[in-house]
Formats: sequence, C-alpha cells, structure tokens
Amino acid sequence: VGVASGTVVGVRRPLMEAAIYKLSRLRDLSEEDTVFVRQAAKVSDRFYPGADLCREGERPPARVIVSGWAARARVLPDGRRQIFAFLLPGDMIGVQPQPTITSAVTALTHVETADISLLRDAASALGPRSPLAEAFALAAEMEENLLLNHIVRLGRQTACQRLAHLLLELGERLAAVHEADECHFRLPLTQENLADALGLSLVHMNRTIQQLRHEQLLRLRCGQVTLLQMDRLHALADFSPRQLWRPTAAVTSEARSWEDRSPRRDPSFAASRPY
Amino acid sequence: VGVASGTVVGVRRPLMEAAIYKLSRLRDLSEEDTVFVRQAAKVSDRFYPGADLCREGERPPARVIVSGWAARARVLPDGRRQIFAFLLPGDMIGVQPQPTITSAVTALTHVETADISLLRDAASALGPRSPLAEAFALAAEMEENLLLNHIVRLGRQTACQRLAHLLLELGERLAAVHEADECHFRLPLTQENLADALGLSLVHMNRTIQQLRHEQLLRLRCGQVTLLQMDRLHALADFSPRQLWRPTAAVTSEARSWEDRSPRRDPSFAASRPY
DNA sequence: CGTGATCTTGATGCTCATCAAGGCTAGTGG
DNA sequence: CCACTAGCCTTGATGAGCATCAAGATCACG
Repeated sequence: VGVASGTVVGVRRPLMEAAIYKLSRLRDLSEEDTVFVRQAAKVSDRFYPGADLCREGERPPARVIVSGWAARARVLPDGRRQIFAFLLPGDMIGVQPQPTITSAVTALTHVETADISLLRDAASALGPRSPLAEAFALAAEMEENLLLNHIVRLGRQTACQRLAHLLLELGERLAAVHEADECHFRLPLTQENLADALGLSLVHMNRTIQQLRHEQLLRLRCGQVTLLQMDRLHALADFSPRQLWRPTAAVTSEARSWEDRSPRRDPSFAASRPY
Repeated sequence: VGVASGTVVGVRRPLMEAAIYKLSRLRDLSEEDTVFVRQAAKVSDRFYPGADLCREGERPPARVIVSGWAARARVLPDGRRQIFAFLLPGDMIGVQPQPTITSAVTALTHVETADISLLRDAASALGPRSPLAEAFALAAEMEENLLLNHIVRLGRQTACQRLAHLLLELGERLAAVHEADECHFRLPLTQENLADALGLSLVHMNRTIQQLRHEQLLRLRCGQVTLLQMDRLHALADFSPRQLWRPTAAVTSEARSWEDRSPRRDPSFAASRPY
C-alpha cells in the first residue's frame, strides 16, 4: 500500500485536515463550519503518478486533494510542457460554479482526493456572505494570485530568482497546511517538473539548482528541500509572504502617481501617427 | 472632447454593445437578458490614460469597460512592470463574489466604464443556472484561460511567437465585440506596453516587431495592426482560436496515455533517495 | 525652440537552449 | 549473479536569443 505523501510515516492524518487548515487560514470559520467540512472526509479517488485528475476540456467533479501533489499543465504540440500551478493537499479543483478547466491536472505523486460537491453545494446554500462560502471565494482568489505570481516569475525574473521565488511560495503554502516548516519540506518533484513550471530547460534547471546550492541558499537532498538564509532568499527572489494571503500591499516603489497628472496628450492618439 | 476609442468616428455605439456581444458569444441569451444588460447602460466613470481603475489590494466596484483599453499589471520594486492582461471593451472587473484584485488595473487609453453592480446582483438573483449568470461565469473562465495562454507565451515561446500569439488573441477578442476584423484592428499600445506584457525589453520588442514586419507577417502603422498571412502566423505562434472560447480540445500530440500504465515505481519515493 | 514621449539602431556580453555524453540507482530477466 | 534497461541527475561545449548601454531620430506640445 505504501504511505501516502503528506502523512507522517505510520500516522494517518484526518483526511480533511489540510483543507480545514487552508480554509481557516483564509477566513475564520466557526466550529460548525469545520464540522461541515469534515463531513466530506471520504476518499473518493486515488491516482497514480502520471494519471490525470482531469483532462483538458473536461469538467471535473469538485474535489479536494487529501494527500500528494498534482500539477495543472498544458502540453504543446511539439511535446514540451508548461506547468501552470502545483496543487498541494488542501487545494481544490472544480469548485467554481462553472468549473470548466482549460488545462489538464496530472498527479505527480500518489494522490488521494475527496469529493466535495456536496460540501460546495452546502456552502453556496448558506449564502454568499457565509464564512464558508467566503473562504471558498478567497481560495479561488488566492489561486488566481498564484497564477499572477507565476507570470511575474516567467516574465521578469532570472532562473535563480524563479526557483527561489517558487520554493518560498511552496514553503508558505505547505506551512499553511502544516506539511512543512517554511524552510524545510518535502519536494516530490523531479528537476524536469520544476523546469516545466519555470519555463527553463532541464539542463539549465539543474545548473540553477547547483548555483543556489553553491551559494549556500539551498539544500536539496532525498526529495527534501531546506531553505537556508531566508533573508537572502527573500531579497533575491523579491518575495513577500503577503503576496499569498492578502491582496499585495501596494508595492509602489517609485510608481508615479498618475491621478493628478492629466496628460497633455492621449497616447491612444499618439499612436495614430505613423512611425 | 475627442472620439473615444472603440467607436466609429462620429458614430457613438450603444454603451453596452460590447458587453452584450461578448456575453452572447459565450452563452445564448434571451431577448430579456440583453434588455437586462442594457439597463446598466450608464457611463459611471471616465479615466485618463495612466489613471488607475483599481489599485493593488483594493476591491473595485463591479464595472464593465465601455470603450478604451486598460491593463492589469504589477510594478516590481525595481520599477519594472509586468502586464498580466489587457482589458478591452466588454471586459469586466470586480464581478466575482469576492472581488479582491491582486493587481492594479490601469487605463492605457481614455477609458469609459459602466457600473454593473446592480446587473451582477440581478444575475446572481436569477440563480446560478440562469443564462445570464452562466455567461458571467464563462466570462470569468475565459479570463483565466487568457492568463494560462499568457503563461505559455512567457514560459515556452520566443519573442516572435509571443508577439504573434498575443496579436492573434487580441484580434479574436476584438472581433468578438465587433471592434475589428481578426486581421486588422486598432492597437493603442506603445511598444513599451507590449514589452511589459511579453516579458521583453523595449529594445528587443522593437526588433521583434521589425522582424515580423520584414517577414511580411505584420503591418503596424498609425496604431493600426494588419496581420498578413494568417495561416503562417497561426503556425508560427501555435495559436488556435478555440483556445479562447471553448476549453481547448485536447491537443495531445504524442501525450503518452498514462492511465493504463501502473508505474513500477512511485516517483514520489524515487525522489527519496540521495542524488 | 526646448522638452518629453516614442520609436529606432548599433555594439557588447550575459543568460539560457541545445546537443552530446556519462553517471547513479532501482528494477528486470537471463 | 550479471548484463541490461529506464529514469533521473550531472557535466561540457557551442551558439542563439535577449538584455543592456548608448545614441540618435521624429513628432507633439507648450
């Protein structure tokens, strides 16, 4: 049978533990609410590594990941792959009212999921102002925020920064579901997985890891990561934890204040001249 | 006063036209529904280029863009910028139940918006199965899909491909709201805007444009784009229109079929050995 | 006519992809 | 037991893609 990832060896955590940790991190829940969530605690499916929780274009049933890691990804016609996001215990799929998924979700390790369609319906029955419904909405918001973070990584960061930023983010998320310290956790990913997420080649991913290792910022052994010198890592990656849980406090380094400036010219028309 | 972008010179389109085009592209609406939408046809705000429709961390009121272009973006501490998405007429912000926005929304041209908080409430009052509510949900889904497309551009495409892909996508979206042919439309963006979206430097953006020009794939003059040889552009950018409006039909070039293969070994544990 | 925004061009070097090869480990089958 | 294979990590060499610095051109505006 083997021990599912995300459980201490030999000790089985209550199934909905991760989901409850995550939801209450986003929004205070009453005792009743958590009981509500726990009702869904029945493993509905298990997936082998490489199996699809959901294929491109399918509408998946509402599920929460109980244990294991998965990835949202799209395969390009030339066979290369882009991973959009990693799904950790406590993360949900198919919860939105119209849960079309425009990317496949693939298990990276053994994955156990629980069906939460009843829970979702119950939550929406409680009304959009109920703590539980709000927690779901905040989870969706956080998920979008993760996509935006990923865009910034790919668009504006170097390979080292991307890796550091991603690992810090994963550490935060895992810590929230009590699967890790922020600076030491299990990382059941191959270097190829990381490369597919960070838009790098496998070879360069390897060299990037070695560089961070060499600079004493990282230890990566036996599928375990240890982040060293968190302050230097934060500085290198320009990572702030609040980027995950709250709307990013305006960074506004030298963002010009636009409001008071009614521009002489409308760029929309400036573009109307030949160049 | 000047002519707002998105209107034929001298002819003012009905305000909610774009929104109605877009929503009915996503989901068939009854005559009643469109009347419903039209009720919101009152310009609530105007923004100068550079003004923020919404700052990072704010919860914006529910709005639809009536005319003009805007951009979701985040400014990095070093002053560089990453644009996540362009917002066109018919696009909405703050419609989700929990509309926190984790990025600023900035007007790129003159922008007119209409308040649709009443419309949104009315739609949700009709129930999640009503066509109008479904159209809203599909719009949100499409928006996420645009983010995924953007991630693929940044992660796996070259500068030329990124530009071609983005322009094809914009053409599709504009055509849907009757603001363009797919191959000829107004593009009120500076090269810097494009660079900020595509994760390139301004200089390289310029050279990329010139390369596509030189290969007779593009004309870019007077803020107008003309896409030439659409077939070659589609092939270059690996763009399929269905990526926008429907969940991408499984591309599955040589995606191995995983299901039937129960792997000998669990990679999750493979990672547990030292390397 | 100066200023600022935008587009353009050249020169230089770093970052990263690609090709090629080799190593380690676990599992497989003779 | 020992080739043999497959998956993953590692390393070197080479060149393309892109960033950066610097400068100039054009146009709109005051």
